Amino acid sequence: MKSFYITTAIDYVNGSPHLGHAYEKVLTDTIARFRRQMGDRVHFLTGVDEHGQKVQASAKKKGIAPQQFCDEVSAEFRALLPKLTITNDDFIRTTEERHQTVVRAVLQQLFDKGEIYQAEYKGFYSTRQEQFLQEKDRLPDGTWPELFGEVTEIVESNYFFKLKQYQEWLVEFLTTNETFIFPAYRQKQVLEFLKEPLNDLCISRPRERLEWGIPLPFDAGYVTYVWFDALLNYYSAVADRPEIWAEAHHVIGKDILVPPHAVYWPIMLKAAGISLPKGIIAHGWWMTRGAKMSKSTGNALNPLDLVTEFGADAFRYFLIREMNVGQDSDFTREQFLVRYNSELANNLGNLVNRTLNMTTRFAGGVVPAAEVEEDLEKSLRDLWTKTRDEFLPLCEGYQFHTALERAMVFLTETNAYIEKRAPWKLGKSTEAKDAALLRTSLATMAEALRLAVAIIQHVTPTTTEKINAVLGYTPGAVWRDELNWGGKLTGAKVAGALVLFPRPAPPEKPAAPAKLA
RNA sequence: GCCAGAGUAGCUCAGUGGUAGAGCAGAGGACUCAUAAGCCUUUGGUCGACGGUUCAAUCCCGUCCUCUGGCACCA
Repeated sequence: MKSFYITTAIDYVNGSPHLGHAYEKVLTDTIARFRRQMGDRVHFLTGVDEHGQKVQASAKKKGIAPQQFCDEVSAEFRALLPKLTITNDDFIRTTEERHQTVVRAVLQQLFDKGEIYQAEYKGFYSTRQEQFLQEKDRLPDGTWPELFGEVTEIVESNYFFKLKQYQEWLVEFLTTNETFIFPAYRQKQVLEFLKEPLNDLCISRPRERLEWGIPLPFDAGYVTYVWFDALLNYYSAVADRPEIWAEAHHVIGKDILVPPHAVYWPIMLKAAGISLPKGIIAHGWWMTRGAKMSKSTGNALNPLDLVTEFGADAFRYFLIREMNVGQDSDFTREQFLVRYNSELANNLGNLVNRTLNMTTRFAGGVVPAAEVEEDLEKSLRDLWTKTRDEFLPLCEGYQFHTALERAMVFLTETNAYIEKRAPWKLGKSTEAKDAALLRTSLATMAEALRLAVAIIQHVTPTTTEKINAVLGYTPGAVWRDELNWGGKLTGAKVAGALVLFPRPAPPEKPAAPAKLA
């Protein structure tokens, strides 16, 4: 059995979970579930980044210890996972000993090999903001903005990682591994970026300025600065299981692709003699009318409320159906409702209900065997074969939105098949031939439904489970064997009516506008 | 500024060297198993602008306009 290791980026605990976090979890979970179904032995890691200046400052502001602050916020992130039916196998926190041990070991090893050196940095420092400033921070007249307070030029000693000397190697690597980064145009951007010379990477902060971090193993006067701490989580979580690490894939937001994941990370691993991940998937952002969604921009809509209102599956379905992985998409309640109503409620939900009703009414609630195959049955069956054959490669290429669209086409055609067969008319006939057609039509619609929900299972796991339950069906252990058209439901006792995706109450009509004076 | 990508029906997008398609939304109809759902039919577009190549361009080339993304080292 092939291993497949997949990670999300770790979330920084200086803030609460929002749609971006939720999307990344759902996307990664969709991939993880799909790979499991395909027979891989999946290991799925997510977690939180708990060190750094901002966490230290936030804790101080609340008057609590940094660890306590991390415990509280991490719990929030952790609580998000079951709400979204995320099937992670592990959850890592960068404050955990298992992580710190690996970070120290890697740093020590690189230090011993001469990959890390100490040097001085001279720059303009803001004591109020506790950070060095850049030339671009200056106002046009050369002074510093008020928020930085007093700015002085100081010299500070730090440790640096020899990033620059691996630049050529990285270019060579990316040139020969064209599918390392998905989507492909992101990989081109990285190569563009690498046309400019790299500088070495500062990896430390003096203890006086930053306490809350992993002390450098070779100099207790410093702590590890962000990247050598955060990025290593992917490795530290499975450091003792090389067969898992060998199949690593990282799902990240496009904002942390260049330079951290596409440049620092491969070079860090190369220098440490650790094998590289198999791939990096950089997804886009959810926008609201063209603006990035985040709390700071004050978008009032909280998309996570939709999980409470419509359930995790509907939310997951929308995210995966609407977003072309890598690109940005708009998120609006209106758009969500369009997908929910037309695809989940009307197309799928209603098909479930009418199938259950007709089976109950015309066959005593037991799915009959198909007895004949005429053109109508054959073309639906052919469409299924085509749908399935296209679906799997689409998912393997992360084209989940298109894959779901194909599933919808199949459901639409199943609804059309029912209209053409019109079992309610066959039920009134006394002809033996019509009775056979009736049984065939009931068997056909049930089988089509079973197949359709099997194929979208990685996106809507709970819905698939519920529909299998009302169909009186227990799927076999091997998912791919479930995708063959056959009489698997023959004899199954179905449940009565079930409304899976109730139509939401129509929005309140806004009161007639007051007459303008 | 430089480098990518995109501009196609109201909306979201697909597509091809021979004068354009889907889904949703809109309109009409027949039906009734069903969540006022489903099915059938149907109204919408000088395919960003201007040139060029070609018998022929939305699709190839050039220029321009607009939009999006990337352009590090933030110690």
